[in-house]
Amino acid sequence: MSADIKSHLIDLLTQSLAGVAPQSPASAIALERPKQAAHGDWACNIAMQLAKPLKRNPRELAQALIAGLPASPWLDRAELAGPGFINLRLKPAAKLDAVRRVLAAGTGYGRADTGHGRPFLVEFVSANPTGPLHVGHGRQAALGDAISALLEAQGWKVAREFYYNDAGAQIDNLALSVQARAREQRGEAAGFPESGYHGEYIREIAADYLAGNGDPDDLATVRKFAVAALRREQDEDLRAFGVKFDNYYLESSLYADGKVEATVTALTASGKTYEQDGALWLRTTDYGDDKDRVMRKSDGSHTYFVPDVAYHVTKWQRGFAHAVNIQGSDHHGTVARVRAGLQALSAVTGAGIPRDYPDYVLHKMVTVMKGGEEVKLSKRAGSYVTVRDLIDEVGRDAVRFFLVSRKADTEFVFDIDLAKSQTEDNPVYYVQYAHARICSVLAQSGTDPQSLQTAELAPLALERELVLAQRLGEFPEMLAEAARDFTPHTLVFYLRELAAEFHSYYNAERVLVADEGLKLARLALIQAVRQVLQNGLALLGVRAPEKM
RNA sequence: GUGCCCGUAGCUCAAUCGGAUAGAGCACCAGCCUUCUAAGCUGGGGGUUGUGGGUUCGAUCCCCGCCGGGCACGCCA
Repeated sequence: MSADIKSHLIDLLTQSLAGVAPQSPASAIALERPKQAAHGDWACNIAMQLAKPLKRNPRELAQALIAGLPASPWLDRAELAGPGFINLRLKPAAKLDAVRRVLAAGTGYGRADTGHGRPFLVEFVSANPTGPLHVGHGRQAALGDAISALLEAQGWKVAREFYYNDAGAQIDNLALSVQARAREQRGEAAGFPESGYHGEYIREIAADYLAGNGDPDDLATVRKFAVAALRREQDEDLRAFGVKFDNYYLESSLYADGKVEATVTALTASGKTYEQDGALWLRTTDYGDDKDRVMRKSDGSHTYFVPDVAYHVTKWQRGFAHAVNIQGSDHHGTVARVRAGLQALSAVTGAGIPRDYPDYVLHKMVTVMKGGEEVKLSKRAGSYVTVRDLIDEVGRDAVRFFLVSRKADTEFVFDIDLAKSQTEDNPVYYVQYAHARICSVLAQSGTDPQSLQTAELAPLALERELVLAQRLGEFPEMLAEAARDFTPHTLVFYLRELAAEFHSYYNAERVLVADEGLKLARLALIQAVRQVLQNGLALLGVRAPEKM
């Protein structure tokens, strides 16, 4: 018998189809969970899909498929419905089997090995070291870390990487801004740079620099000091957020290693470049870009596009055949450019980089609301709301949970009042509370959770219990989907659903009843629920408290 | 102007790669604590899925037009 129910049912239908219509075109039999309970536990639309090629009436075909189903210990009955749906109903034992699987696998429940340990690079945040992290970075951090965890749970060897653009003009800007503040603090007249950074943090860095006897006139040292200070600050933001990177890749290192120059050379060799107006261009339009791009400006320096390509080449060269970048959608213009650059290089070097390498998750902007009004400023950063502001106001768990709770490509409204007043309504507490409640019951039962693995589950006969068990069974497939599509919000919705079904059950029934057999069965069930809540929250980087 | 993305309940969002009567939460109304944590539960009202066509057994989903919003269109990053 198949390990899980769904593939077991597909086996049954496949066998039936082979008997009913041996000449039928090979088409995948798909099962789906009907929205309505009246439509059974699983539904199949294969009869409607095959009706046309087989030139048969869909209802008649469905009826024949039902009649041809082999006997099964898990399938209760199959029935014809609507225009040709086959609705399948399971026996209770089939649903309860998920409880046993959860308890047997423990923290490993939901994990799969589709990745087979192959490397997967996830690049996210990648903020310039010019200021504290803003809410957009927060969304990236939450998304990137959750996506990384999901991929790890599918058996990929994930590397979380942060790319620092520490070599461009914006760093010069930073250095000049700090220098100007330092001179001010010394009482010297100092013109503040036109496009400088105005945040309070610039003043703090300048003061620290002076306190260490730094010389404001030594711009190179100011720059080094400022970049180091901001990298340290961003690291602290990330630590407060519970996000840890495996690697920090510095744009400046691409120049130091000669990788930028090597990329220009290779691209020139590809024959896809040309000189015009004193600049060197790459014919990215050959690879689907809107217009050709300048690689080397007429003043001899490179555009940011070149180190970008060089950086992505290193991803491939470092053995990451799979890579995904999490970025704000305001950078979507770079997608075509980077891919075009990689294709041009791949063509000349024979690297064989796929056309759609790397993958991208582009997320929309976050607006922060408070008191019914948009919040745009933070005290320290001046011009934007920082991740730290948010964490300080509503707590790390809530921020992480909220920021991954929506599809990446929708604009996000983060309502601080809602997230805060949330002692009652906060969805993260709702899920955590379910976990804490279960822990409390288990503790009071005095039962060793390990012993529940062998508990007899047959006493579980209530509809609410079967619903819960079935929901537990959906966890692995849901995770596989979320990882494949890079959509952690699917997991968030699942956890809310599971928590809701548990709270409802908890409110309606007592777990610690006199009947010993029933009590053990119910303990096994809620322990399984607890385990799945814990596993799911862990993937989101959210705590699963035992007490609240 | 061109390209990409978005448009679903009063608000914030889902919708199983085209499925059956489009679902949650918040807000609103009415109930539930001598019983394992009320940060909880139960019930109720609420929709022409922006709009007009097309494709088919069937469309929130796919195609075309229009309306509205966001972002990007530099020898900036």
